[in-house]
Amino acid sequence: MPRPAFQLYNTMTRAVGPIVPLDPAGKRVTLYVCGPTIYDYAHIGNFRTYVAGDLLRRALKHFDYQVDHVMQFTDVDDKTIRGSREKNLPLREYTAIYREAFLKDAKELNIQVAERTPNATEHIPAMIALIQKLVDKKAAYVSDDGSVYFRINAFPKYGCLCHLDLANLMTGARVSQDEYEKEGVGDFVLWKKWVAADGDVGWDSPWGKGRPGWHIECSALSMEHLGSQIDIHGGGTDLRFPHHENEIAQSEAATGLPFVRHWFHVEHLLVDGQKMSKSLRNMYTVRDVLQRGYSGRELRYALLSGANYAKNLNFTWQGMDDARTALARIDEWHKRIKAAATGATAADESAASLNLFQSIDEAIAQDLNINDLLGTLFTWIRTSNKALDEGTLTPPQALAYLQAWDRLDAILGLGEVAVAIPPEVQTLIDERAAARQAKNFAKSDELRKAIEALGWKVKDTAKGQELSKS
RNA sequence: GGCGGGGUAGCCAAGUGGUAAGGCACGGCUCUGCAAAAGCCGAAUACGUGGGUUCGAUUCCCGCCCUCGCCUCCA
Repeated sequence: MPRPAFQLYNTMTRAVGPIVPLDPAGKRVTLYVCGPTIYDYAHIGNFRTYVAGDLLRRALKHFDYQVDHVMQFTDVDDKTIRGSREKNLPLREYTAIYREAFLKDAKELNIQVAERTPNATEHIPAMIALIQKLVDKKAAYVSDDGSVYFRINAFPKYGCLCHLDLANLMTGARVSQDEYEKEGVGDFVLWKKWVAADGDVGWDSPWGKGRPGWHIECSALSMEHLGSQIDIHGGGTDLRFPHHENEIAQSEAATGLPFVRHWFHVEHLLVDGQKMSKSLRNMYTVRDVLQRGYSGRELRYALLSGANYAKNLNFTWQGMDDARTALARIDEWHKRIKAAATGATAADESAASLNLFQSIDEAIAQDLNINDLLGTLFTWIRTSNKALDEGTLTPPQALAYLQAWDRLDAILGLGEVAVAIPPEVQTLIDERAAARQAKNFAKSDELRKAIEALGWKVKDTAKGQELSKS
């Protein structure tokens, strides 16, 4: 039976459609996801986007694509400059702190880091070259203040991604009143002229000392690393406008080629039904979540399963508890099925024909339908647990489930992380085993308490004691 | 004003032109020195609303209500 084609919603066309790679061999897929501005710790809303991007990346690999994935770090902008000045650190040192923090948090969430994660400031010459090209083509102009702007009138398709009718924009909404140096209100900055507040941050350019605008970064980095055209470009939904719209304009005005084939946007995370904001005190970082005693994989599960990537996801602590319980159920099953598969040399074909693999393919091929996938998983769990209870599951059948799980988890990224048992806990466990052997239950209970005090939970099963981190 | 996303049991959430996955919570049972956990089973009179099309609509069409976004800082 042929595998289904991987289909993904495309914001540009507003339809779910297959990924058709530019690669003539149809193997390599180029993926660019707009990365964070590293001026502070990223919050869980940011990470929802990156977890979704990771899901996409893993799904592509599941369908045997060779993924070439780039994510930039924005390490120069108003906020990074302000932060570094406040902390009295050179910009590079200041942003390095948050770059590392991001990577650490991403690891906590089992996010596969992109093949390349350039910092924007490592590619200033590419940005200058791109801007020069736009100036040469009269798609950009130098304003009276010495900054360079993109002229959106030079790009008739402007608004195509967001389906905006420029004549219909809400008048006066958030258009700054004082930007009279621009020809049109929609024109956006490509190169920002140095000002005193920038301190020692600045690069020489044909238009004098300054720094790149935000939008040009992604175009320049995408083109430099992946070529003039790419397959998939993604990010948070808020980037659709103006960021991605501007990327299209400046990229296509420069190259004359369609910039991106498939646009992938991730909806926002809400907390307790509300937008995250500092004033509501509901803005959590990954660290905050870990500090509350949850694990990265519990957060990953909550971010993946809370809603399809294209819908708002409401983060709650109740949701984290639900995630914890559901994950524990998966873990229990995994242990059981693994034990049951011991000794099997080959998976049972008839068990495999329960369409285990096919149901994985079908769910994920349909616009990353993660909840359908989880529904399938929990149905396997119930079915195989029942067979285990009844003693009717053979080792080769168990192996079939185990193999299906491995394949599934390559997408979910939820595999249990083995935790080393500290020696002092191991000592108590050994003592307890002896006490239990001697039917000294008073001592056994005492030792259980001692183990709990060290942060571990012990439970008694038919096969002896089982430890888990509490 | 323009454009778009939602409204499915107590909570979260898939999905389909033929009366609806899954998770959490809940109840029963099994297991168990106790505890905890786990497993199995179960219940739920769940598709915002008014029309229309249809043999049949939660699903398609029209209207309405509610809700959340975006419309030049933002994942």
